[in-house]
Amino acid sequence: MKKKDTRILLVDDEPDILEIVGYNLTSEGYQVTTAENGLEAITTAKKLKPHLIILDVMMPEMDGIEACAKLREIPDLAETVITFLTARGEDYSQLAGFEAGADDYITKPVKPKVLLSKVKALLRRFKTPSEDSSIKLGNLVINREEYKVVLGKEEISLPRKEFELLALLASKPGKVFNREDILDRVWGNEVVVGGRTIDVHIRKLREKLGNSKIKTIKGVGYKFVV
Amino acid sequence: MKKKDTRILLVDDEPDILEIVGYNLTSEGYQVTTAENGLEAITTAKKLKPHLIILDVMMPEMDGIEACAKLREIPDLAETVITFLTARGEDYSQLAGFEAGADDYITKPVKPKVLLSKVKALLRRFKTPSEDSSIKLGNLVINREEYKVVLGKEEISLPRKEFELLALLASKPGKVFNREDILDRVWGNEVVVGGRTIDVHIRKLREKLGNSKIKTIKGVGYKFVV
DNA sequence: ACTGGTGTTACCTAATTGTTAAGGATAGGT
DNA sequence: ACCTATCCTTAACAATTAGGTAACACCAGT
Repeated sequence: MKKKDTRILLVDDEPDILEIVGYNLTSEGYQVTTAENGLEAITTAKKLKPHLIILDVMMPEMDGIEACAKLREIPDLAETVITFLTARGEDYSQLAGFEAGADDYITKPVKPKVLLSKVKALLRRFKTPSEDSSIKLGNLVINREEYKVVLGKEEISLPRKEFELLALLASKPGKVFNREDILDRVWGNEVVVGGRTIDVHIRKLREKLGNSKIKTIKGVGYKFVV
Repeated sequence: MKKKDTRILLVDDEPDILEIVGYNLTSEGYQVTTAENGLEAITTAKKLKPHLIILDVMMPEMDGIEACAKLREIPDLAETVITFLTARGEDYSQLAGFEAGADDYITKPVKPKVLLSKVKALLRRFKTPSEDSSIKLGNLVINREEYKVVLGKEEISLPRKEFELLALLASKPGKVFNREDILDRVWGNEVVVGGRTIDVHIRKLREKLGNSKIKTIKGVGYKFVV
């Protein structure tokens, strides 16, 4: 999942913390929503269905532990990762936290680097482990997890861009992808490359897969055919 | 054996830990006895003859390592499973622990779910005479319990990091692990090491295993191949 | 034949990975 | 407490490869 599609709910009663942590996460590209106490956190979480909730332990209204327990009872949030913010020294709040269903904790004061790497790690660790990542199309098998392509009985190893390009086209056989789409999704929407770049990669793919697999629709784009 | 007939001795100097871990185990149906230091643990163990001993590493009077060594000398406890509680990060306490005769270790902070499943696994594993948790891949056998690797008929001893790295890659042969993942899972997600560190370890592994086992996917990561 | 879009080729550069050696850190033994 | 062997990490440099570009050829429709 891309960062910009990752929703994080940040809960703390200190505006300062909200701002600084929120800033860090936002500037990394995450979608950050904030709440100032446990109650607010719960109502917001129900609507937002965040992927990650960062929860301060010490809060008025409803503390983090209690909020966590309640959050864990919401079916929609079963997949959500919850982590606490605890001041160093509140040692055993950690234990109580895990008891309440938290997945990790972060100690204050928060160092941006640690925070970000922890957030990244959490999101990755708890990401759904079982995505069947292989696509089968006729005599062609594309396996993203192993980063390999099998054509008939032959195993073909593709460089990164070629692999991504093929994976994109093959993700919806028959559909025509225009150049803009392709650039967005393989190169990323900030990269600017010359006009012939896609063609070159298409050519390399055809060279390796045989040139019946990818068809050009002039003036429109390319499509994968079976 | 039924749970209610399974005796667990829990040793830690922190009453909080005793209480929370004890609570978890008790409510699962185990018979839990507690002790607050190594000396007490030994005298209690002699009488109780527990099936499992959970031992904190850091304790006054007699630390976990020492206590473990002494416990191992008691004939009546030959069948007893001993596991350590260690804070994450006390890296080598693990090794020292195994040296002293421990069967496993659990890292603090303890998540109830992890604890229970680990306890269950330990009791199961050691009841039936040592079914090992080793991975076999072609002519390569990786045995985490004994921390050793056998290639063909030759036994190879790998240092810690190399072993962990190999174990990770081999845990899902074919799957490509990117550098970030590897760093997270072998080095821990807060450790920062230079950019060439992984390569160097990969190189050492290739040197020892032959360089057909580990394949580089440039721009993506490494994978183990059979 | 002209034109706009696409195919092809060879080459260049930047990014990534491989290699080696050296120094600090650690564990284990004496 | 000291010594030694081993392990981990780093730094500097080499090797490799992917990705991009430019220049030009091609091809269909007008």
